[in-house]
Order: sequence, then structure tokens, then C-alpha cells
Amino acid sequence: MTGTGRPHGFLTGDEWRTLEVAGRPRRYRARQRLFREGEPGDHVIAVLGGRVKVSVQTRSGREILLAIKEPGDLVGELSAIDGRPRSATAIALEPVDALVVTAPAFVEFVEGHPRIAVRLLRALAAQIRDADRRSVDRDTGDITCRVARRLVDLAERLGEHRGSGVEVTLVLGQDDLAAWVGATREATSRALGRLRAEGWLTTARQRIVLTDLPALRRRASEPA
Amino acid sequence: MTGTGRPHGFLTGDEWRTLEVAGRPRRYRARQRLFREGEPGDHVIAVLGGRVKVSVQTRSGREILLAIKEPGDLVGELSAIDGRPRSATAIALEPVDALVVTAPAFVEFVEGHPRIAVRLLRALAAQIRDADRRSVDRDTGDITCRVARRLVDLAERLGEHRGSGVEVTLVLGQDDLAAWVGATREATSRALGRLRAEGWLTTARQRIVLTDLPALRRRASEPA
DNA sequence: GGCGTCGCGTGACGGACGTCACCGCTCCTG
DNA sequence: CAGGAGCGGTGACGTCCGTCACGCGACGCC
Repeated sequence: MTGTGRPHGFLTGDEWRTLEVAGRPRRYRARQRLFREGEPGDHVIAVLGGRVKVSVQTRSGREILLAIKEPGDLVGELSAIDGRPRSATAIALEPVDALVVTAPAFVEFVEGHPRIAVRLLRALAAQIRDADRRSVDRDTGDITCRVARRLVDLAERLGEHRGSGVEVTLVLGQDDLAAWVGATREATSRALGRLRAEGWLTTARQRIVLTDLPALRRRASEPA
Repeated sequence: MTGTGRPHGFLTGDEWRTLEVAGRPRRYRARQRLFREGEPGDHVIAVLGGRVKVSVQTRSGREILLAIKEPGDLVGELSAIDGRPRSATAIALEPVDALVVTAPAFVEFVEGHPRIAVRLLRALAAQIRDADRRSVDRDTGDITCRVARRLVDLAERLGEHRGSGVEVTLVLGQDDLAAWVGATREATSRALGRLRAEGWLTTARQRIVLTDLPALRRRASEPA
């Protein structure tokens, strides 16, 4: 789940607490790996606080970002559902507060609560829509377009209005942003350079301030 | 669902018949559109025979192929699950035999049959894995790589052994193949040309015969 | 406070692919 | 059978982006 949509997560911390689930609370440090691609998937992790990035590495070493999971989201549910190994690697971007549920307990939990099953279905549907949108985004426009689009997206979701502009404090480095739009760090940096040259944003370490959102939005959808 | 995996579909025709579902049988002609992006999604279509392509168009007119649905698969289930409009367009590639179920009936059906709900979950999980794999594939290797990969994929799924080689009768034109690997028709045609020059396959109208599968498999994963 | 590391910015260069344009073939239709 | 449409194959050209390489400032650890 990365995109614009985000209809809603799966369950909030409160909801988890209301239902008695055999889940073990756990904290992850920033940059700690929750699990790695290829491992057997014997547990599901419910994110209560902090963000987690889910990505895969190509054989050439490039990283491809599949999703950013936020509080209320589930991580690693696919393996629990179909029993196959993890298809991606999950890494905490910040300190993460989570609830770890074993796969069997999760399955039993879902099967025993129809309402929950429906919410899980909706969460999966959202992921599919999001993944499809990613495919389209990746093939639409040059890199500057795609970077602008992601930034507008981010601003709408978690931007903080600050004076005249909107400030987006990135939890990710520019490398991650690059992986997100499907490009190299260099190309991304250059794209930011162009947008900066237009006076639409300013960049700093882990922070980007969008000073002209309408212009960015225009650039995000324009052919050139 | 396009990829290698295809663990299994959702329900077979026999299974549908066994359960009494208020579904209306229907046939679609080849090239007929089942529904279009943006429409409200008030029904689900279970494919019993024939194949359906699901794709979206970018504003620049390029087509992006999201999935090829086969007998046993569901089409248009996302809208039924989350109530949002169709996010893609579905078109019959061949004459299609289907069962049309209204969204409310489908939801009721799923909610009333836990075993079915689990199968739906698995089907969705497979779609997510597939979409993620597509993202990776698209960023891995040059176009020749990607074309080779798709062909090997196709051969494994629906190739017919014919003499020394494996024959793949494409239901799709080269344009569709191009949309599938994320390239233009020209680039795809050239890629086929290169593979043909190596003597690994021969091409004809709507038909490709792979004469050296191992070599293709090698080329599919090699850097250059 | 020094020094290493990390994150960011840029330059040069080359190649792969998109775009445009045209041609030939097969199949279908009137 | 003639004509046309659909599909496939190529050539030329431009360009965007990946790759390699380096510099620079900010943080952080000892």
C-alpha cells in the first residue's frame, strides 16, 4: 500500500486490543529488518506505530520499492494466506511498534470473524489497485514527472503546512525515493534539481519543501 | 493473474454449478469488451472458458497489460469487494464462456461460505504476488530479456510440444506482447528479431515456435 | 574537535529504446 | 480478383537515462 488511495488500513491498535488475539507486542529499531525475501512466512506483523518499507532487490542490485506500510497496515499477510515464502523484504524506516501474530493464529482469527475477513479482503483489494497503479505510473511520463507525482502524493498524505509552502519531511533518503519512482538516485537527484530550478521546491537533507504545489501537480501530469 | 505461478484459479465451472448461485450464464464474442475503466462495478464475471485481457491505457495512448484471466479466474471482483469503480478495462481475447454475478449476490455468497472466502483470499494474494513480480520484471534486463522471459513463461503454461520445439500459439498480437513486457511494438519486434537471429525461435502470424528453450531461458536471466 | 561516513549534487559518456516513416505480406471482403 | 486493412519487420534519428566518477557539506562516533 503506497498510493494515493489508502481507503483505510486493516485494524487499528485499539481494535486489535479489543479482540483477544494471541499476538506478541514487539518493537523494531529503525533500519531493522522484519523479514527477508525467500524466508518461510510463519508470522504476520500488524504495524501499530512507525513505517515499514517493503521492497525487493533485482539481481543487478537495484532496489524496487513495493510499498510503504503505515500504522494500521499488515505486513507479511500474503505468506500467511497462501503459505508461500516471503516474496519481498520488509525493513523498518523508523522505530516500529507492532503486534506479531503467528500464521496459524492469524488464519484462525480471520476465519472466525467474518467482519474481519471482509476487511482483509478490502485491504488486499486496495493493494492490488495500488500495484496496478504503480505499473501505470512507471510507464507514464519522464522521471521528472514521476518524481513530481510522488511528491504531490506525499504532500497530500503527510505534508505539514508551513508558512507559504508545504513541508514534506521524508523518512526516506533520495535513494528510496528513486527506488519508488523506478529510477537511479542520480536521475532522481537531477529531477529534483530541475524542479528546484523552476522554483517549485527546495531540498535539504531528508526534507523537501514544496513551495508551488499547483505547478508541481501540473508538471506531474504533463507530457513534457 | 499473468505470471508463472498460477497456483490455481478461484472456482471451476463444476464448482460454480454445485453451489447454487444467482449467476447468469453469458457468452462474449472475441474482442468484445466486458467492462471499461471508470464504470461503476456492479457485477463480477467468472470466466469458465476462453481468455480475457485486463489492461489500462495511459493518457499518451499506450496500453499496459495488467493480467490475462483464464478459465477459473474471476474478473471485476475488486469493485465488488470495495465498491469503487473499475480501475481497468476487460476485453475478451477469444469467445468467452462466463457466469455473471451481481456484486451484492457475490458478496453475500462469499460471506456465507467461509471456505469460498478463503479461496478468494488466496486468489487475491496470488494477484498481489503477480503484480509485484511484474514490477520487478519490468525493471530487470533489456527488452530482449523481458520478451524471452514472457515467452518461456507462456511456453511453460500453454505451449504444445511439436517435433523438436515448443509451439506457442499467441492469442495476442505482437502489440499485446509489447504491452505485456512494457515496451513498444517496434522494440518488441526487434527483440524477436534478435532471438530469431540466434536461431532460438521462429515467428509467424500469431504464432511463435520456440526451438531452443534452454537458450531462451538463459537469455531471459542474463544481464546482456 | 578530528575524521570517517552518509547523503546529496553534478559532469561526461554511451547505449538502449521511443518516435516516425515506410515496406511487404497475409487474410478478408466486396 | 482487386482493393484494403491488419500485422509484422526495419531503418534513421534523437534523447532520456543508466553508469562511472568525483566533490562537497553535514552528522556522528571516539
